[in-house]
Amino acid sequence: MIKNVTTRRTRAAPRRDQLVAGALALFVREGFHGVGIDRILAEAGVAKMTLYKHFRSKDDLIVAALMRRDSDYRNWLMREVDRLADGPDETLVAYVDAVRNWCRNPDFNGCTFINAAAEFRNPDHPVHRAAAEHKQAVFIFVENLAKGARLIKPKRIAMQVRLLVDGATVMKQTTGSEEGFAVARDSVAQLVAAAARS
Amino acid sequence: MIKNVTTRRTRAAPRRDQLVAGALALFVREGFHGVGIDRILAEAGVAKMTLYKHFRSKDDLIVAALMRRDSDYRNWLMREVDRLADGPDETLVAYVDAVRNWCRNPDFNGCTFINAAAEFRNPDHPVHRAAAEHKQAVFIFVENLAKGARLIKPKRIAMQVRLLVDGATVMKQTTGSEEGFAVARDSVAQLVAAAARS
DNA sequence: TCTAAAGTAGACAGATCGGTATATTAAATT
DNA sequence: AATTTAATATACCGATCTGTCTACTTTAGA
Repeated sequence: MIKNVTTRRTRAAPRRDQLVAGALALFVREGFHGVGIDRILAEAGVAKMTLYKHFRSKDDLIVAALMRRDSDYRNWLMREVDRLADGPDETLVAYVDAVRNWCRNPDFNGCTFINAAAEFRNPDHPVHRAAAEHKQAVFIFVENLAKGARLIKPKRIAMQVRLLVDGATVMKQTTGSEEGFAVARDSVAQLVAAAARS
Repeated sequence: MIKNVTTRRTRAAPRRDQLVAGALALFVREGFHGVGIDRILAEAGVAKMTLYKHFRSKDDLIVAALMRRDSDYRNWLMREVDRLADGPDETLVAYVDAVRNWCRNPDFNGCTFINAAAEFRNPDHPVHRAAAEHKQAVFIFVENLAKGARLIKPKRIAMQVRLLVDGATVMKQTTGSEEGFAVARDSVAQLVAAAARS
């Protein structure tokens, strides 16, 4: 492996990142219970003991993978909304468009966090909690978009938008149809157009 | 075990029903991969060979359990909407209310079919397909409610209602919050009130 | 009452699961 | 160059997984 000054890190552990990245890719594709530790190790090209030196258990690794997913996704989302919207009035529709494009990816496998909550149903389980925290963070992001557009009742608008988008995501995952996103986009545009502004 | 004339059936296989019912209860509670065959057999009080005489594999049993769930749920839903709505104009709101009450059940564990699609991500898998068929059937049910209310663009209204309800269901499952249902209910009521009629 | 079907119990197979122990090698620090 | 740290390969553990096989018992119908 070529040592590169720009990618060298002083305090971080590169193997750990490898592990999390490889695990995340597999979890997204095939689920959390559906992929075993040995497959993760093969995917990441890392020894088993390295895993258990960085994580206490597979569940810990899953939580780390979800935290990375949350970070990657929300950063991508912020940039994408910024890119697609021409001004603060268009950000909510841009949000729907961003997620719609995201779901059009051929290797889309549903919202990873909805899937995580489905596989780990106990609300007290760390994995389930990580999923809940992600959903909450996305909600706040959307709420801030509504506030940025100076809509009154931004929380309510944000909730409507989130429900429509998650509903469309679930429809896309279960039935494969993208009609949900078309309707969600129109509905959000109407909501924004009809909403009073401060 | 007491033999009861009223529960005796001539052509059906009672053990099979026992099996499906017990398996379904466990699947709903703890997921499909999360519960093994031995636990199902213990729950249903049935021998292992009986299972494999009625089903070729665990996946087959899962599909049978989902079909039963689909039937039970949609029958319950029809009766409940009928019970809650005073007329055809109120059926869509009654639908939201019915699902809201359903989700308030303390042992609510998310939509079983969303969970199934999450655990079996391959769209060609029989379990995933069963989930897709259920979602489609529910959509048609809601679409017929919209038609019964003589709303124009019933398909579009039905889609909006379905997105809101599935979104609220997901929010309830992941974060535990019921705010989604409150907003969904209001939104559906507004949609119906604002919609033109034929 | 006799027979054929259905169900039971339990052992067993082969695979995979998450996780641990050990002994060796590579890499980084001083 | 010496030492300490990190990562490696590999064998292994007990548990659990789905599914099969056999031998015995119950049940139902003619």
